[in-house]
Amino acid sequence: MDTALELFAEQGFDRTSIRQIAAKAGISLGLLYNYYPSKEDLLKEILVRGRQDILQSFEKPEGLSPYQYLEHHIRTTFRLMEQNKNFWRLYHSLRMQSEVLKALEREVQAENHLVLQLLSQNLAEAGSANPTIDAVLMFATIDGVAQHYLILPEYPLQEVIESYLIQLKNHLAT
Amino acid sequence: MDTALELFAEQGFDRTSIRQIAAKAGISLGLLYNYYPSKEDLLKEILVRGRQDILQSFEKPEGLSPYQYLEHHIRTTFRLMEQNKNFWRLYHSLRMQSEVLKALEREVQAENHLVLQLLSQNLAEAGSANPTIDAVLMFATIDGVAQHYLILPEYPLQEVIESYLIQLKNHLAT
Amino acid sequence: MDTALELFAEQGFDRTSIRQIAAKAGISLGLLYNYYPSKEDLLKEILVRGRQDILQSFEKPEGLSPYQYLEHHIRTTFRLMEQNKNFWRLYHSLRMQSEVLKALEREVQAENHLVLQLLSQNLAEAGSANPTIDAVLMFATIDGVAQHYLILPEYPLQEVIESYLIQLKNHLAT
Amino acid sequence: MDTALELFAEQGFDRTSIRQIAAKAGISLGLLYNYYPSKEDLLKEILVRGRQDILQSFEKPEGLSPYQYLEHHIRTTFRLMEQNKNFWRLYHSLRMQSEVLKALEREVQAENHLVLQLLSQNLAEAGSANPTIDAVLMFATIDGVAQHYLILPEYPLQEVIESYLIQLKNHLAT
DNA sequence: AATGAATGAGACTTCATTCAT
DNA sequence: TATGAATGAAGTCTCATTCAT
Repeated sequence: MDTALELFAEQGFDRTSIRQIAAKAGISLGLLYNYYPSKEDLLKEILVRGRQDILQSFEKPEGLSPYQYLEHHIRTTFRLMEQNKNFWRLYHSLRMQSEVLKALEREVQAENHLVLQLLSQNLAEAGSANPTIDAVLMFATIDGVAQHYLILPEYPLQEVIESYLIQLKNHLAT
Repeated sequence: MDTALELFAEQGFDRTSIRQIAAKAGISLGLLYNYYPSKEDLLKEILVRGRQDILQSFEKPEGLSPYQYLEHHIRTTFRLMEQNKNFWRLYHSLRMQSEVLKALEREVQAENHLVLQLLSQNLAEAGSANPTIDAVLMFATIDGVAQHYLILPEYPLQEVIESYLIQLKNHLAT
Repeated sequence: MDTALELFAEQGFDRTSIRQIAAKAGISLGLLYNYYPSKEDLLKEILVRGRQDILQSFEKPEGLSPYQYLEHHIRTTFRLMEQNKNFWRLYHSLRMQSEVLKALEREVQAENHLVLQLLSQNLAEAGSANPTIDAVLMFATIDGVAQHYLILPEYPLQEVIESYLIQLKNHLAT
Repeated sequence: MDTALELFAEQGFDRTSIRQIAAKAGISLGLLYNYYPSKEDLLKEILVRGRQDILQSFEKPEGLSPYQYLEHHIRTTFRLMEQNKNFWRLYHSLRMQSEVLKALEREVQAENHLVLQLLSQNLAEAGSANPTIDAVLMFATIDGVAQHYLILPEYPLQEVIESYLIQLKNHLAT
């Protein structure tokens, strides 16, 4: 499964053959099929497992101000992503092709909705004049930074995060 | 070529067969090969053609202040994207799979570099304290919004843009 | 037609496309088909034309002794072959594949029969103890030398011919 | 592999489809590709295997006179050829098309060189006045007889061989 | 007489999947 | 649990041939 994730992330789902996965994992084709009934199922399990991280980024430690919670969410998101880069690479590569991801469409939508709600609520509490749109924008910013970080070598992730947090704080203070 | 773009954007490059393209375009399989020597060449031509738009978003009308130029760039970028949604969907879907896009790697890198330069220079002139990182962040934000716009139905693009421009103006004013 | 012969000889009949022939001949595909109804027909006409040479090698000048006639035949055969190497290369490349040559099978057999008759008769007159088998052997020798000459660069054709004629004379003198 | 040889020999390499081979061999198309990575590889393996026989024809039993060794070589050559007619048919059909055989070009050249050396050396020892050219001629004769034998039905191979050996002995005695 | 765009059958090859062992 | 030989559908691409102009 880890091997599969690695190959899917590097080469893309369609360009990776089951045979390649089995070979790299050091097991036989047949054994792979004992574990996963099909290539799509394998993908699905990878996706399901990978997305469990997301829930973690929602956890709210006690005693945080709205802004602090937003900061916490952002930092957590990127920390988890750093630990699982290949998964996120795969996820982003599948995102545009509705068909492959369709199996998880509902979950993805639910999670997106949850993220937006979380963001907008905290933005509202933190004083945003237009929390809904601000949340949408914030989500997009996080996503955009994430994607650039995953694609580009030597991306100055930490600095970008810090810079963004400063902007955010200023924005909310206005 | 338009048909191919449409199908590639919807289903992904690998999941779209040459036969499908020919059928949808209403021509025969063989004729397609009269125009494009291979499937990869077809993709390449689509990409080359599509990316020509980018240059437009760099044009600088006379007499704009730095901030106005940034605003102009952002608005132009999204306007062009709205006119060519399928291309950008395709582009983003290929982005994570280095191999397919490798043919254009150099051009892409050059363009990215140019965008960053353009942004950072204008940010500097507009008063940003940290124009390099601000540019990286801005680029990511634009990209993130673009991607959400391309994926999600009924995305409030205009409102997000306006909101972002306001934030930007505030940030620069600080 | 000359272009086709050249390409067929170099690359083989099956590995040469009609398009290639038309391109190299500087005419259009359609025009080629105005002249020859199909690729096989083109081949057939090439073969028919090329084999007309053979008849020349049968001509018997007046006043030659049997040995002299054999010598004349051999020299004529190789002289004609030198003038038409590509044809003979093509011919030999098709020889093993019964299907392609089937159209001319009858003519080929007739000619072979004629050659053998000519050789055996003159060998008999020249004193051969076993003219039939000697003719078969002689035919094979001529063919073998021809083929090596056509394949190998810098083949010492003249010396081989002279050497063979000496052997032949000795053989008949025994 | 035997099936492929048979079909290649009968119809030619280019006119034989992989599907046909698989069907005749009673296996599936895919399985063929488990054994041989491509059609050309299949051909190559056939050629390599087939040409191993040649080495046998070089073996020199003890205590043979130069003439006897030549006789032995000729008889061995034809005996091996009778056991492997299809291979030799295939080989001769490919001979004129340099491209296909290019993979083995070096080996073929080396073998030809070896044969010529062997022949000329023994011819010299057996008293030939011009062993180099005699060897070239002898090689061509063997090849010519071989080819006629492979092409023509009911070829009187044994008688031709005997007749040739007699001529050879006479020639050397002169 | 001349063109070349158009066609579609068929070639080689890959690959997810099955199943006897 | 583990193997990998076996299958055949489907993919990309080539090519002889046709036909409107």
